[in-house]
Order: sequence, then C-alpha cells, then structure tokens
Amino acid sequence: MNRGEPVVLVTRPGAGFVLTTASQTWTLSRPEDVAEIEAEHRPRWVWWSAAEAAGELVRAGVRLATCWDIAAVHRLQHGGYQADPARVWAALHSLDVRAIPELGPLDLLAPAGDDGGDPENPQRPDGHLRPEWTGGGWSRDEGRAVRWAQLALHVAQAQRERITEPRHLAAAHVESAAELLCVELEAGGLPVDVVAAEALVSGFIGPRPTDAAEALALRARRDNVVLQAAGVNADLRNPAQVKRMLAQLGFDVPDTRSWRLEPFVGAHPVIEELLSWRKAERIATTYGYPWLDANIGLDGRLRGGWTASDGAAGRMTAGAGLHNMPSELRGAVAAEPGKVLVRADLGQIEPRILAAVSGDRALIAATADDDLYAPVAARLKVERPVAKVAVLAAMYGQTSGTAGEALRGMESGYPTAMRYLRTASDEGRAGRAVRTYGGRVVRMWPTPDDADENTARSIAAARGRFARNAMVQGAAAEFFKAWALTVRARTAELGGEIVLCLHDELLVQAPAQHGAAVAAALDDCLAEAAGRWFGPAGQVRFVADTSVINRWSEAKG
DNA sequence: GATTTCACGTA
DNA sequence: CGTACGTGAAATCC
Repeated sequence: MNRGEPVVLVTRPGAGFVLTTASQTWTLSRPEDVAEIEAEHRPRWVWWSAAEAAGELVRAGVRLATCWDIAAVHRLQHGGYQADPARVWAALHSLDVRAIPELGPLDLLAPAGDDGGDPENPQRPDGHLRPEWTGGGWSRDEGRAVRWAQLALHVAQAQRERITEPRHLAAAHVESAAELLCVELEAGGLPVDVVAAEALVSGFIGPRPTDAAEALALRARRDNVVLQAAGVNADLRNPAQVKRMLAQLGFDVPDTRSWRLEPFVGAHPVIEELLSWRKAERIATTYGYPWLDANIGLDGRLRGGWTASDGAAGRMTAGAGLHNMPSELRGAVAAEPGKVLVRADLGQIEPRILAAVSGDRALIAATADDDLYAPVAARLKVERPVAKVAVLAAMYGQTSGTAGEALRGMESGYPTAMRYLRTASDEGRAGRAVRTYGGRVVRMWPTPDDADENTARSIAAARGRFARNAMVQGAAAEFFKAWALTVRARTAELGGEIVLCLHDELLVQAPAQHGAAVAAALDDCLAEAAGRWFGPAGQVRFVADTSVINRWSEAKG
C-alpha cells in the first residue's frame, strides 16, 4: 500500500471494516487498526459516503487525512443533492434514474428477487443495482461487504476517468474531504458555555420556567405587553390577525414583516412593542431553553447535522441553528478551559472570487488593496458606497434601484468580469445548467408548460439571477472549503480543531499556548489555498481578519 | 399527516 | 426585479 493509493473503506455497522485495493482485501475489527494503516500509509480512502464509512471511526477519535467520496463527486458531476449508490451507478452507466428499483413491502417478505438474476450479484440483469443490496443488504456478510467495496473501487475509478480538467480533480478532492470534515463537525460540535447561554436567553425571555404552566404564563405576559399597547385583542402568532390589528390602528401594510414595520417606529407604541416581542418570540421558540436542551450535550458541545454542499451552489449547511444563531447569543460560544478560539473571516470574498474566476485584469488588480472597493470607486469615478452597490448588484443580478448608473460604469471598467456574469445569466435564462470554477454542475429548473408569457419571463429572469449568483457563491464556497481543509491539515499537529464553518468564517479551537501559531497558520493557509486553487500565488489577493479570542462575541481584529 | 405560507435568523 | 440556507407556528391541503 502506498501513500495516496486508493483504498476502499467499507464499514459494516458494528461489525468491523473491509479494506480493498485493486489487488488485495483486508478485514479489520477495531478503529485502531484503521488508524494504524492511516498512520503508516496515509492512503486516499475511497467510500460511498463519508457518514456511512467514516462515522464510526470519527466518533472513535480516528482522524483520516484524505479521501474520495463517491457521493460528493457525483454531486459535483451531476448537480443536485441525491447521490445514493443506486443513483450514482445509474448515472455512470447511463441508466434511467426513474427506473431505479425500490424495495417494496413485498420484497421484504420475499427478498429473493425473481428477476432471473443471482441475488448474490449486486447488479441486476437490467443493469441497476439490487435494492436489497443498496438498502443495507451489502453488509449482511463479509463476502457481500467485500463485493460492495470492490464495486466502490470500480465506481470511483470511473468517476476519476471522467475528469479531464486538473481543477475539477482538485475540486473532487476538496469536496470529498469536506464531507469528512462535516462528519467531524457533527461529531465534535461547537463548544458552548452553558451557563452563559442560559443567562443570555434569560435576558430576552426571563428565567427558565419550572413547568408548563409557568411557561404558558410567561408567554401570556409577553403577549399582554403588546396587546395593552394595541388596545385590541389578537393572536400575535397569527400574521393575518396581526395585519388586521395593525389595520385597525391605521397601519395599512401588505404584510407584517419587521423591515416593513420598522419605518413606523414612533408612530404608535404598539409598533415598537411588537418588534421587541418578535425578537423575544424568536429566542423563545427557536433559540430558547428547549433549543439548548435538545442540542447541547453533557460535554457542552452544540451539535447539528452538516452537509458539505447544498443542492444549489455548493455551500456548506448546518442544522440545529448553527448557521443562523442570533448574533446576540454568540457570547455563549466559548473556548473550553486551557483553550482559545481562533476566528478568521474572509474579507470581500465574493468580488475577489469574481476577479479570480473571470480573470478580469482590472478587478484582479483591485484585489491588491485591503479594501477592494476603493480602487473600484476610483476606476468608476464614484463614491465608495456606490462602487460597492454596483459590484454587488452585478453579482446578484439586481437591475432596479440606485445601482443603475454605476452598473454601466462596471460594464466599461470591468468588461471581462461583467461578460463572465452575463454568460452565466444567459445560460440560466435559457434553462441550461452552468458549471462553477471547480466544475460543479448547477442545474436549472424548467419553465412549466402552462406558464403564460409573463410568468415564463419572470421564471427565466429568476434563473438568470440564480445562475449568475451561483457562479460566484459556488466558487466562493469551493474556495472556502479548500481553505478550511488546508487549515484542517496544517493545524492538526498544533491541536487545532475546526468547530464551525460559516460560509466565509472559520472558528478553530486550539490549546491556548498554540493560539498565535494557529492564527498564523490560518493566514498562511489562505495564501497556500489561493495559490493551489487559482494558480500562481499573488494573482488574486485574499484577505482574512484573524483573531485569537475566548468568546465568539469578542470584537474583531 | 404532509405541504405551504409567513416570519426571521445567518452569510 | 439580489442570492442561498434552516427553523418554527399556523394555515391549508388531502
């Protein structure tokens, strides 16, 4: 076995591991056995999916360096999210995905299929994989697990052969490793100071109620403050009733969203009360005591599910509120004793990415500045805020508002970047899939046959905006992952542990004595990832704001 | 019981 | 007529 050699890893739930190369097969029973092979040979682990193959190992504390995740590569090559073995197999062999067989209740009673094939062969006569196998039957005995592993090796090789661009290969490696990172994030969790968390929640909605009746009373008390100010009765949790209530008080609004009510603050006390009620209600229902109880373990770690690439442009997503926790609660995220948090966020990531992927020389030159919008403003001969709006409008497909004139300046000042965005938009409008810099296929959705002309036009426009944004957001997501995984690799020996990924922000926990070294590594890794991802270093400059802190809420810089 | 709408949090 | 995501409550659909 050689360093970087593909080795399939199949984990039979609770029954050990099967390792396979083109020429050999091993069966191992303990996680430590796998760890030993990792330490000695550092192969590229090949698996159907990280969660299935590596979950048990990661939870046992085994850290694997690199992998080929068949599901992740399938998502890159075909778009969408579904990437189960049956689907991957069908795509690879040009079989109709709609004809993928499923296990019906009858099959469970009589699992020996009557399709004329050999039930010990994972492939049916019609070419599809047997649902009995893909549904978990592959792990029934060791012989089957070995065949399942051999199948994975074949599939991974076929995926590899489809890749011709070096950067698409790099993306396959990055997206694969990101899946593994997600398994680690899910197992590891985010360190939370539970006492501080309770105190913060208490500040919004009062102390933890001791029983259901008290919870109900506290809720009613919060409601009454608003209803008293209104002078009328209404169910504040029913938007229709709130709208009616506001109408009675003279506020004619199309909906009752906060941003729409904001302008009326001061016009009537009820507006202000309602807005602060909403804030408290959000904490109470989504980020309150039940949330803390449900998601924080006895070890003080907040755990949620992670996905390495969502269905759209390939961003990482997280559950359990990890990605949308109100900023007011960030003070509860704290380093454990003897440790620090190293936090870094990428500055102006999307316009810098646009410069890199489009190759626009003027925009690339602008990335040399700490503040990219300053040189852009100079080139467009406008104020900085106008330049910023223009750049964002170009990337997001905004056409209305104040961005109009500055957008025309963008056309003449940064024609290559604008052409790049325009091409993506045109493809999307036409309903054709686009591919990000890393090669991720981003599918469009069809216009329904019964759509009238106006509807069809607005659907096409929405696809255009979506495609335009996906090229930037998707490439940014790919680059972020490349950075995060470089950090994962480089800081491991310093005891660094990535505890949160938030689109352009990384949170790493590390032993206090290594905080400064980890912070330096984050910056070094950014330059390293940029050079590896976009070619010779120094072309496009990326910047990070990095700090060593104890709590996430501590000020930047 | 599952899906949709409204609302709001993050980037 | 700027994008993406996750979550919860209530309404709505079947």
